[in-house]
This record gives sequence, structure tokens and C-alpha cells, in this order.
Amino acid sequence: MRTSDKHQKIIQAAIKVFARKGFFSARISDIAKEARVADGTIYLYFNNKYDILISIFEEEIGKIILQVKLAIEQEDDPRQMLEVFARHHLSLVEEKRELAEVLQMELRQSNKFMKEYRNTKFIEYVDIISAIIHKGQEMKLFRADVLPGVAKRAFFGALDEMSRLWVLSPDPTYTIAETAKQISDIFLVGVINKNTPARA
Amino acid sequence: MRTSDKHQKIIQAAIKVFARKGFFSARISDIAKEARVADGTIYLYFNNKYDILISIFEEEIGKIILQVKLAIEQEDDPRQMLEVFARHHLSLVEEKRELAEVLQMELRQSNKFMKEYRNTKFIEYVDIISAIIHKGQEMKLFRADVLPGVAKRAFFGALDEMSRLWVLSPDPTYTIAETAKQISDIFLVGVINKNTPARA
DNA sequence: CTTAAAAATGAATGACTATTCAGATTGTTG
DNA sequence: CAACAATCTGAATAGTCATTCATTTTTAAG
Repeated sequence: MRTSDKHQKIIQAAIKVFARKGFFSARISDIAKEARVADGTIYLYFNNKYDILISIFEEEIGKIILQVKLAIEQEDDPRQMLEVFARHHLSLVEEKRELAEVLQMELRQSNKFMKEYRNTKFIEYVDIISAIIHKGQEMKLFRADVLPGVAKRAFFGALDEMSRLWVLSPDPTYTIAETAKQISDIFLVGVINKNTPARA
Repeated sequence: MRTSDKHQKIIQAAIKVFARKGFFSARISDIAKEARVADGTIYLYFNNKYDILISIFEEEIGKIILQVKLAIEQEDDPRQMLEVFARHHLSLVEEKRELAEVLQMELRQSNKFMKEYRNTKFIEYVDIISAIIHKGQEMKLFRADVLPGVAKRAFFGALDEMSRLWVLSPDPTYTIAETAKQISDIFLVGVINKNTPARA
């Protein structure tokens, strides 16, 4: 039967449960219950608990990358591209909150308990920013003395820290669009006030 | 006997073990072995495994806050203060790598498995940045339209993402001083190239 | 050198849960 | 409607470890 698609059902259940309890505290039986299947059924679709987490990373980040790349291709100004990336990244918290929680919390420390696993999808995601910065430098829009390896992390880190906050405690003080604009703005022109000389 | 100071010995051992295996995979017996005490001894000094982790957060972040505040007090220009903060934050990876790993990986997801625990020390740490930004705005050095709640997270996030990278895989491509300068620089004046008009 | 308190020990206990697999159920084919 | 295959089930297994506590060792006092 194709309509039930247990694989997908289990993945979605696992996202919910991992988001709620964290990977280690989540029980297989919790996931099974959430997915409305027997505990044993999970092992027909996944090798073990880690495998479920890895599948979430691979499959879900894969989808996100496709979407973001598509949105960025619509722009031709790197400055706009950064803002679009920012808006997409921040939107995730709103549109797929549970997935965002799992990626925020579990993805980062996955290296610690899954020694062999290299998360290439995640690298691919962050490298979208490198590409934008590189393009900006080629067009002489961005300073040449900006280190791309640092800048991409700075931009990503800024966005991600905001996501982390929102994931931990939703705060409607600033909207997504506003925050995306503000962060890309700071990144582009800085916080310095150019209208007033130093030693004001 | 005061010279042995088991409490401190256990904390230091726990930092090592948590850094190596992560909180959940770390066994109490691992920590005991590392600290050269019996398993049971740990429970004379801590209530349980979580309590060890919380003690690490409280005590070690406390020390860091003191140091950073002291260093920042030496400066009077907010722009310099940001760079000093950046250098301190990044230095942690080099000077206390194992502690940095634990804070990086476990602190962030602690809310997930310790529902009640609010990490006020961590908030206090990040708020050092708010204070700097606020001061910069008061002095009219920083733009007034910068949202302090976003800006402090953006700056902290940028730094922290670099730390995260270094913690995961030490990379001597850029030095700490260089990276600190670069990040505070981007934050202050942005990546835009002012010498060339747009549509270059 | 006692002796009592304090500190430390580590084997035993008790819970917990990922994973397995013998059997049940469901779907398919002729 | 067989008869077989594919899928699913969930109780049983097996291993792991945090925590306890009866006993031993160390320290301090008289």
C-alpha cells in the first residue's frame, strides 16, 4: 500500500517527538505511538534510532536547500540575495517549528555522538552564503578584504542565533521580515552612524 | 582535608568527559575514573548527573563573565569594546577548549532536557553586548535605528558560530585576533564596498 | 594510642528502553 | 477461495547505568 507511506509518517512523528523531548530522552515507543505504528515497525524502515535522526537531517535539509536556492536565483543583486536568505532561514521557525527545533538542537551536537557522520547537507546549506558573498566581491559590491570563510559564518551565525532564541521562546517583538532586514542591513553597512563624526 | 578539593576535581573531570562524549553518553563512572574517585563519591558532592552539568555552567561562566567585564572596563570606546569582547569569546576555544566544547554543545540544548533550569548566567554574559551597543547608541556612535535586541544576538551569533566551527574542527586558517577584528569590523561598518558605486 | 566522626568506597540494586523475532494480519494472485 | 508473500505487531530479551548504602578508610580530638 502506497497511501500510508510509513517511512514519511515515522519521520514526521520523530520530528515531533525529538522536538518535544530531545533525541536522547525520546523513546522509540514514543515515536511509534505518535506515528500510530508498532515499535517493531520502525525497524522495518530504519536501522536504529540514529538512523532516524540522520534521515531527518538529510531529507529535510535537502528540501530546504532546494527552496532557498530557487528563491535566490530570482534575484541578481547579492545584497538582495542576502536578505532573501535571511528571510528564508528565519521563516523556518515559523513554518516548520518542530523541524527547526530539531535542527537547532540536535544537528549541532550530532558530531559528538555520531563520530562517523559528516553532515554534508548542512555544509551545502551554509555554502549558499559563501557563493553570495563571492559573487558580491566579484561584482566589487563587497569589500575585497572581507574574509569569505569568516563572513559566511558571521552571517549564518547571526541568523541562527535569532532562530535559536525564537525556538526556545517565541517572541513576537520583531517580525521575521523586520529581523531579516535588520540583520542583512547590519551585515551590509554596519552599525556605525556615519552622520556624526567620532568623538561626538 | 582542603588540599584535595574533590568538588573542583570532579567538575574538571566532568568537563573533560562531557567534552569527549557529550552529556548523555558520558557515564558517571567515566567521570569518577577521570577524577580518580569512587562512583559513590560523586554523589557526596552533587545530587545527580544534571547537577554536575549545571554546576559547570554556573561556576565556569561566572568566571568568564568576571574576566570579560574586567577587560571591557579598560576601554571607553564602544567600538573597541566590541573587539575586546570578540577576542575574549574566541580565545576561550584556545585557552579552555574542553569547557568551550561543553558550553557550545550542551548549554544550548539544556533547556530541552532540564525544563525547569533557566540559565541566568548565560543571559548575563550575552547582555554584556547589549550594554556596549546601548552605550554606543547613547554616544551617537551607533545608528539609533539598530534594534538592540537583534544586534546583540547578531554579534554574539556571529562569534559563536566561529567558535562552534573551531570546536568541531580546529582550523588555523585565521588567527583569533584576525577573526575578532574581522567580525567586529563587519559588525561596525559592514561588507559593502563604499569606494565603488553600485552597479559597478 | 584510642575512639568517634567524617569521608570515601564500589558492589549491588532497580529502572529503563533499544532492539529482536515468533506469530498474527493483511494484501495479492490464480 | 486457497495459498503464499509482504507487512506489521508487541511481548520478551538483553544490556546499560544512575544511584544507593553497608562497609572500610581516613582524619581529628582527647
